[in-house]
Amino acid sequence: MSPRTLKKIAKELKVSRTTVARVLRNDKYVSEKIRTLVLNYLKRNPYIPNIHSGMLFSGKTNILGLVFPGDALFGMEFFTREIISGVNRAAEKDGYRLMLFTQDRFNSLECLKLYMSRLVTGFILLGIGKNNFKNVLELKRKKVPLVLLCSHIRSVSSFDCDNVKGGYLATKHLLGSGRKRIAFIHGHKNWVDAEDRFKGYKKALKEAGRQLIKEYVQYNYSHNYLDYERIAIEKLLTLKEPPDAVFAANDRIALAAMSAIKKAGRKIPQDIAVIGFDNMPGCENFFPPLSTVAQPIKDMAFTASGSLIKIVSLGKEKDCSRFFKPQLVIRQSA
Amino acid sequence: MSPRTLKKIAKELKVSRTTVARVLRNDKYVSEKIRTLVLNYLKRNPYIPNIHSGMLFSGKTNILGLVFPGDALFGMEFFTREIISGVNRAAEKDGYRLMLFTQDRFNSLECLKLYMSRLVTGFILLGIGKNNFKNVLELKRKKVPLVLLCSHIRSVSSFDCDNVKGGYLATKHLLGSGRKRIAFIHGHKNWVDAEDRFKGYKKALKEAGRQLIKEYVQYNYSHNYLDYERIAIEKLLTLKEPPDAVFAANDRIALAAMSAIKKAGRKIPQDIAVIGFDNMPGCENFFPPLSTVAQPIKDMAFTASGSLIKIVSLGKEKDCSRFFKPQLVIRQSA
DNA sequence: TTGTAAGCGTTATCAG
DNA sequence: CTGATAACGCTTACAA
Repeated sequence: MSPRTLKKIAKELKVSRTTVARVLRNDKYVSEKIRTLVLNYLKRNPYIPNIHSGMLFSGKTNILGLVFPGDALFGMEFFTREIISGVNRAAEKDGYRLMLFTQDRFNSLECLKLYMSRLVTGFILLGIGKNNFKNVLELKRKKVPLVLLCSHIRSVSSFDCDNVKGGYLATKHLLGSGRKRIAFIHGHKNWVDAEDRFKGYKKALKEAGRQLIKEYVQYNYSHNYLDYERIAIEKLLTLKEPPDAVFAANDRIALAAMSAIKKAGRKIPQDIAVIGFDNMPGCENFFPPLSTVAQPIKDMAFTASGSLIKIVSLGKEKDCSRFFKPQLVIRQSA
Repeated sequence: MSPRTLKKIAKELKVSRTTVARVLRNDKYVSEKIRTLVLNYLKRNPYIPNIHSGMLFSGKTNILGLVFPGDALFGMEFFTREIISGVNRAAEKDGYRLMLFTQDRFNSLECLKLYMSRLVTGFILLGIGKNNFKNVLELKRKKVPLVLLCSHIRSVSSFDCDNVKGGYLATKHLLGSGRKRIAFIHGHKNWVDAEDRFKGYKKALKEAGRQLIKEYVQYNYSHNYLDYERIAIEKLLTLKEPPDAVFAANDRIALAAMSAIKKAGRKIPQDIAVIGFDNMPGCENFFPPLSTVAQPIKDMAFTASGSLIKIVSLGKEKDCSRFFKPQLVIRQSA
């Protein structure tokens, strides 16, 4: 199918391209005769405008960039599909398109170029880690429209779960069911959300008059979940006084921890309770079914994209950050 | 930052835009004096060409479309991230960009429009179900460049796992460990890959001189994994002679099945062995660790995209389908 | 060695 | 009502 242009159509119909354009636009200054002539032609030969022409003329683009830094979404990769779905729903609603970028490490220069070349009108940055905050701020300083999803920086429009609250709820639940020695297993060191969950953990502990015990907080910076299992959890299990509950920074870590705990012959939740974070698909079928904290990821993605669209269409950015309510999902592991 | 154009630069430097363009292109017909003048200017004021202008001029685009129909990837949503990663690697290698489309149901007209509007140069169609084969064929008839990933249609370039072989291997393993009554739990009815896995199951059974027992094959067309668990597996467990092994069409189903089996008080693998398909992230930590069939999904995605790029850059399509070797991963559930 | 001009396919403006 | 014409920013002849 060779592309049909206004010019070609006009020539074939022996009218000017302006006239054809007018019919297309439903402009009223067209005689009925010519209108039906053109309309009939178009019915048989559909016309699809060259999109670059329009974008060149208007200087605008309706393409949103969704950026996945390689190390982003620490342990929540399984949300990718839902994030895409949420973002897409917002984009579709307002006639925007989605472009995808995955970068080994967050590349702000690349984003700037994409923006300057007028390919992309604004970005949704996914799960940006602390190590990249500076770059994001730099990008923002250069007036590139952007929002953060599943991470947050003050002064940048961020859409995240209220992780402090989530961590608080999880820990409080553990406390409420009589657990005395509650451990926390951290995620990746660049991951702010995990830090917030940890803050919530500390808050709940403090509120209950409990001391924070250093050995019960395990940092494990590896991304390999087998390592989490081997190192973080095994350290906990071999303590003189092992914990009777574990709050893992996400469900993937929780799953690995459960596996190690069972392998060590302890019962869940009798000996050690386990609670995760994310409510990952399938976790209702873990053994035992995993108690966890759900975040409304699709809604978060939808809202973040909607805000970006507002920013780019209005041309002015104001901070419209939002933190979403997490929800405790109690099953049987805690 | 207002966009810098060749014209503006030329004006500021009091040369013609052609000259600036020549310096940019490293054309040799430029005097050293002017070259350094322009180069110095560019160093301080980076120039990023308007991409639509180029695409308008060349009539070409370097944008690949990755299409997720809403119901695609039946039960393997967790691969999304890896698929994106594989596709992106291929795209990056040859300077292509990625555009993302998720559709409630596969919309071939939308794809056609995207192609005709010159936004997208070709498509990677993900996990297309049988109900959409006709639409894909139609699109192909209209000369829209496309490849299939995680699905296959004869006469369309398809990149899929050799699911027949995978099903065969899984079943053979079950047979080899002395299982007598092997059940199969199907996935979604539109999902060809599951059908192939079923073919492999039948082949292995036949080869071993076993009869296909109808009650041991459960179809469950729902997408809700709790339903799978409730209906498909419970039917199997309440049979007069329940199976001593279950081959599930994917790991999500296998996980649900394991959960139901344990809830019913049967031991895995002693009473009933379970094997899945996909080697989904985390399944090594299921209880017991899930035996399954791994497919090289990232490699598949990479290859599929590379082929699409070849097709669009060479401008001629020849069928370059490839079926990838699955790999049996034996853990403890079977 | 450098600059001018046409053209890609639109939209918008201004004459007829 | 209808049709030229310019402009968006680039590339590529072609002319100087």
